[in-house]
Amino acid sequence: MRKAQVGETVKLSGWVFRRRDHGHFLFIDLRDHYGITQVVFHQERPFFDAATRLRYESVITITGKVIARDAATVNPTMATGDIEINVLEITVQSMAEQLPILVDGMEESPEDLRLKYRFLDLRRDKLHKNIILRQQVINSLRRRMTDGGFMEFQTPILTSSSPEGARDYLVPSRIHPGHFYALPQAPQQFKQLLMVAGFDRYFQIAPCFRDEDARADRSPGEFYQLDIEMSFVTQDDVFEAVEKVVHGTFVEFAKKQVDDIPFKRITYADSMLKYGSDKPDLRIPIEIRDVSALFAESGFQAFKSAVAAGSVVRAIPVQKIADKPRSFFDKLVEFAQSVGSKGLAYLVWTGDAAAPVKGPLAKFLTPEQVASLSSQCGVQAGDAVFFVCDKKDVAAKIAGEIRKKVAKDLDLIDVNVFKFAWIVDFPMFEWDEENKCIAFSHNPFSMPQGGMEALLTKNPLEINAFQYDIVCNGVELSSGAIRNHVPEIMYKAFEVAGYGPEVVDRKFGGMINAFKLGAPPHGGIAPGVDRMVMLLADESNIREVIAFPMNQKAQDLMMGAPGEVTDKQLRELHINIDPKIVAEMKAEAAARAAATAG
RNA sequence: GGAGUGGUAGCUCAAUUGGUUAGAGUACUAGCCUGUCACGCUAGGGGUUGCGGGUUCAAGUCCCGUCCAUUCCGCCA
Repeated sequence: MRKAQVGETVKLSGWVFRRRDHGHFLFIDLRDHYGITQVVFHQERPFFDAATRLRYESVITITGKVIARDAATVNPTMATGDIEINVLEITVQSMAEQLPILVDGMEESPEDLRLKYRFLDLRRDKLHKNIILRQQVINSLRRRMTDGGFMEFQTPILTSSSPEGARDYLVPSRIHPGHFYALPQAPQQFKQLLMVAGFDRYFQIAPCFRDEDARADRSPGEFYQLDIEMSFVTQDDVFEAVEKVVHGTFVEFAKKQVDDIPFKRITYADSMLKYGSDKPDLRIPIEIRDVSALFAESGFQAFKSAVAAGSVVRAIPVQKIADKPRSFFDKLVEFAQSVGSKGLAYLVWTGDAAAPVKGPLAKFLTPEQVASLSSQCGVQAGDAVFFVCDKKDVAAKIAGEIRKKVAKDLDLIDVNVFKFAWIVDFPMFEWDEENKCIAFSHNPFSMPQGGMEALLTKNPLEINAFQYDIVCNGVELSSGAIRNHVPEIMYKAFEVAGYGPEVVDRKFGGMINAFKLGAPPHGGIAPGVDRMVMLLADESNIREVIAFPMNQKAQDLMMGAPGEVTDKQLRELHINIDPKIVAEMKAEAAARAAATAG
């Protein structure tokens, strides 16, 4: 609706967004998917009284004349602010009751209410725009993939449970008592089988189902991946293809500066050392250092003996914080302890020639050691360095947490950029402390670097995989790999992880058989669509870019899922629910009803 | 499963050290207002302070338990 239409008689439908009742006339801001238009009711119309009683969010259809507003009454903040509509006829399509949440909200409502009345929440401008953005991003991804020569496929939603990975969502079979389908955690095996079938460029906007607990960037139940697989490619080929799509999409929609391609590549080992994480936030201008060697020689007994026993010391240099009050440092020590550190030592560079550093550690270090720290950490007067000492992986993690915490508290994060990186060379295996054995650290289908020879000759814990992640602003966007398509290497890799060939045949029979009948080398990746949209919409919570998300406890409060089913349905599925469980469920339901009633 | 934070009117919040009848904005209802645009003005209705127990002359406030929400850890090949 614009100035060009002045004089026309138009019909407009929408929701009553705002109301301004002046007695002799009434303004209503009518909102639809496309925007807001001011409509005017005059007292002499027969429907005037009824119009004044329209509650917010009622749905009406009006017919009226488009009128140019006087210069004095133009509203420059509205796209339609030049005009208004003089209402001649009105139909009330739907009168709204009092609203549980406000649609015209600067105010945030409690999330459980927003989820229960999601259709109202989705009327709010911000969420409405997020969902539109989501659709545009998906469209753009799809177009870029198709233009890049990829074919879109559908793969089954009802499939078999896979032994590795997250918990499955199971669906009982009616025809086969005691047997279950599983919803796919990802179309992993199907896309690999499509490569074996000779389709060499696969993609799918694929729903993935994992029964795991939620996080701010992890919606429980289902999420979507831009699932990609390619045949006859190297890791670099995959990077090139994916970078083009991800970079192009981010440049198209981002309001921030996007890293140029090719994206930076960081080895897993380097990332753990410098950033204390395998999904580093590269916006933070702090790099962690290893100073174990220096403390092995120092007079600080606690660190010295720990290093002798195999621990490491990690240094976190922070610039220009010498003037922070003592409480700042105390709070950081407290934070370190809350994330599992035994303590947090630190040194502050004073700029005083006689006593260049102060802090709990100062008296244990020689001037030479202090000088060495200065150069290793790149610090000068006014800066400080924090020290964490623990076993390698623990120290890395704690140092990483402190790096993030300091950056947040000191406001060191540039919020106007998207910093991308590939994390490469993930270890193929890791030591499983709980079960005291060697286990796959990521995907068992990844090709070990060095192939069969590496598996036969190297320490398994030193073998890397052709396994990679793409990370943006500290968010893991996706993970992928060049796959292991050689049956002998597959059997060997599983053997290293403690599984005999019969396990491979039983659990992955479909795929291993396929690999015995002519399989191309192949690899792929699967960037998380929800997370990309979350970053592009500048939201810190993934539920803000999902139309109908579940809550943290994996419930759909609007639809009432999960819910009970009838005894007949259970009988058909050969499911017997333990009476004890039923009693517990009923008690819980009663408690919940009591709580809700109150 | 564990830790932190929170729960007061439909919604957003306030209520001093434990002390009068738990207040305000908004929404809702009624009335007034000829140009507003988050219109304005007047009045009214609306509360098991999440639930249960305890301490006290007195509890929204303190203590214990419990439920709910959220964030984080565990988990997420």
